Amino acid sequence: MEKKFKRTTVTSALPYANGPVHVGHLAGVYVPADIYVRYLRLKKEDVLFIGGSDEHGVPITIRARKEGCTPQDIVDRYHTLIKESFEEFGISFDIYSRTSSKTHHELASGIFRTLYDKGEFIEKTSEQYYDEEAHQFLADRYITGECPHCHSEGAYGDQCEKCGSALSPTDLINPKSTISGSKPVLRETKHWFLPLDKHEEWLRQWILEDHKEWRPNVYGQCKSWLDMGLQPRAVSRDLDWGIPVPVEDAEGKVLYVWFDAPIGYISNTKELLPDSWETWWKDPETRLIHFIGKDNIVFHCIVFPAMLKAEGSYILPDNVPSNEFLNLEGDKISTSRNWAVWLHEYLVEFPGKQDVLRYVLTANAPETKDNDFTWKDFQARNNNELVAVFGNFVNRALVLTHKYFDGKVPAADELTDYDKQTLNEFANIKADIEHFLNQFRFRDAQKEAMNLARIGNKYLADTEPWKLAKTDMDRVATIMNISLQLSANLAIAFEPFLPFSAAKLREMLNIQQFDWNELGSTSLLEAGHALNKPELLFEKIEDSVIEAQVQKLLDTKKANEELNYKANPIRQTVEFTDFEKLDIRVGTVLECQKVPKADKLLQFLIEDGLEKRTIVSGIAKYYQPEELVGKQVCFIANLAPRKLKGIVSEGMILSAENNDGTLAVVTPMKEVKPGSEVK
RNA sequence: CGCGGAGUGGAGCAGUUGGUAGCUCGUUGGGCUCAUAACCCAAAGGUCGUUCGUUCGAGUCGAGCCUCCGCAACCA
Repeated sequence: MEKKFKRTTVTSALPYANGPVHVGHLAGVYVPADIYVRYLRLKKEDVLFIGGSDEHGVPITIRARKEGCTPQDIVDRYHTLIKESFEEFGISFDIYSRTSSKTHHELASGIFRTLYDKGEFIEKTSEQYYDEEAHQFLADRYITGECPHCHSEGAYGDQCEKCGSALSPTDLINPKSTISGSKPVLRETKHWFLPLDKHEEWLRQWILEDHKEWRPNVYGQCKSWLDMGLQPRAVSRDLDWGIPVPVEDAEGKVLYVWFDAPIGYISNTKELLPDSWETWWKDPETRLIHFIGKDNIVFHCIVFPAMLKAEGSYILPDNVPSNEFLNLEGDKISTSRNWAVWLHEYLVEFPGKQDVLRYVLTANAPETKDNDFTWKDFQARNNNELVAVFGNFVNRALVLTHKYFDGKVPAADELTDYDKQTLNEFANIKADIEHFLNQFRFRDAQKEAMNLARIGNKYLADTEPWKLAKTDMDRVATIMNISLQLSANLAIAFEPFLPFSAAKLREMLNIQQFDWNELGSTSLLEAGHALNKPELLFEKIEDSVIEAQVQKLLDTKKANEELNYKANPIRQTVEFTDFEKLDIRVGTVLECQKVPKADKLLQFLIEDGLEKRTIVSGIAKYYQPEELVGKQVCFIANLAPRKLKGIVSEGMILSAENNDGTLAVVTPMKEVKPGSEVK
């Protein structure tokens, strides 16, 4: 039973204003949401697309402290950056606002107060760690100490990463605040909780019975939570950044960011439509859709609906299409590790190529499981699909028309069976695309649109108008007419997916007016209609461009390794007598040559003050043989001889291994007599 | 055994209620030459993670095991 709705409110997860937006955000949320919204608008449905920055929470305050500025400075910086890059990228929000806005503070505060007055919260007092230097309570993750199980240092308040055991902050031995480094003290604090357990019954019915159509990952996760039994969830925090808890005796307490953020959807609607916002949030004939990533499922399917239900006057989401995650070149995207393709950088480095990224992210969208973004795939999809299939077909149709018919749409003559067959193939294109879009299957929908161009290329190859031009211009006219109608259909079909390119194509075809409902029509262009000059719809992306991006990521990876480098722990203590057993000497390199058929080995002849000795060492990747001749090296002189590649090595040359695995030979700072002992 | 999701030809993905395993890219061969060396056709290539089970028949249902991702801090 399909329920009928009059309008749709679409929200997309609020990006956290603690960093820029990257391809993972786009693929997971903003591109699919934007496609969906553009599609609904094309169908002339009433739709509102709400976005905004999430600007509260602990991490922003920490970042501000680190950078020596205010939290407001941080959110101003990232809000502006995110907002501008979304706009340039063509994410068509009706409003993109922020949770630090006055409207939001008032509304979130009001909803909290309403729930408070209705007795929907419970109060609990507990002891939590408090940092007396930083003057704040500490989230679990901001406390480190010694793990009570494996006794390794650096365990976090919630988990020890060494042994994997789950902890609570009070388990830690010698707890330390990661903010100030001081020893935290336990202090009593009161918080408000939303008793989710009280909502379990209706949530169970609403999700598990009434919304079986939700994606398996969404449905499954909800079911799992419900089956485990819901627990009361804190809705306040001890913090000085956020929306003050609007009740008496709540100084120093703010709304928990997860309570306030989703209300941001509503506040931003209110900011846009101060008078009619309630229609979009309270009218049962409004359909509410949340686009989110998989980490957000529980909050949008359980916590937020429970909040709305408790308030009483709001509608609940009809669907929560959630994507899985996008990885980057095989590794998890990470803001803190700078492992990402940042939108604002992409826009600068690939000017005018918004649609290429939109296309790739949709074609490879993580709709059912985690996927991987690679630059090689990005290039291949651009060159082999956008350029070779879509752009090329349009170019062929337009160039041929200009060549044979002076850029005017020729009238179709009688259609052959093959023509009819071709036209039949895309007659259902509208229904197909809509079918997929209605189910939030954007990958399939876009593929369907692409099929139009594939049909076109095949049609031209089969009918060969360039040959017929010598004998039968009437037939050529028909073929070109059909090809151009196909091109016009492409301009409509791709409008939700690739808005920039669709506009460009319409410009080439010289059509200002178009209607989504005409998709599939074979008479979009009238005979005699003048076309504009064809331009390339998409450009090839050269290897060098892709290599530069890959290099950029490799550099990042290297920088990360440097940053994360930590010397290996010191090994077990040994007695001096053990050390004395080693005979370390200085020797002068007399000869040095590569060992044949070995990549890594160099063969040395060393002057050791007694007899010369041969040593083989695996440093060929880092040193040329000639640069070592005459140099002094340290070596272990009494190591048992060993055969390497058939050569007997009498000792071991000492070198230091750098964090990237490169080797540096150890050498005395002043020249000494060969055979000198190292002590 | 915390809870969810996922594991399909070289790569990335589809596979609806169980009935001859599909698509895009890549590879190989052929065709075409209007087109951004692009387009079209054909072929090769898979014991559908693994073991066991239900069934006339399982990628599809059930059970165990292995691996990857996510949630429980931050993060789409």
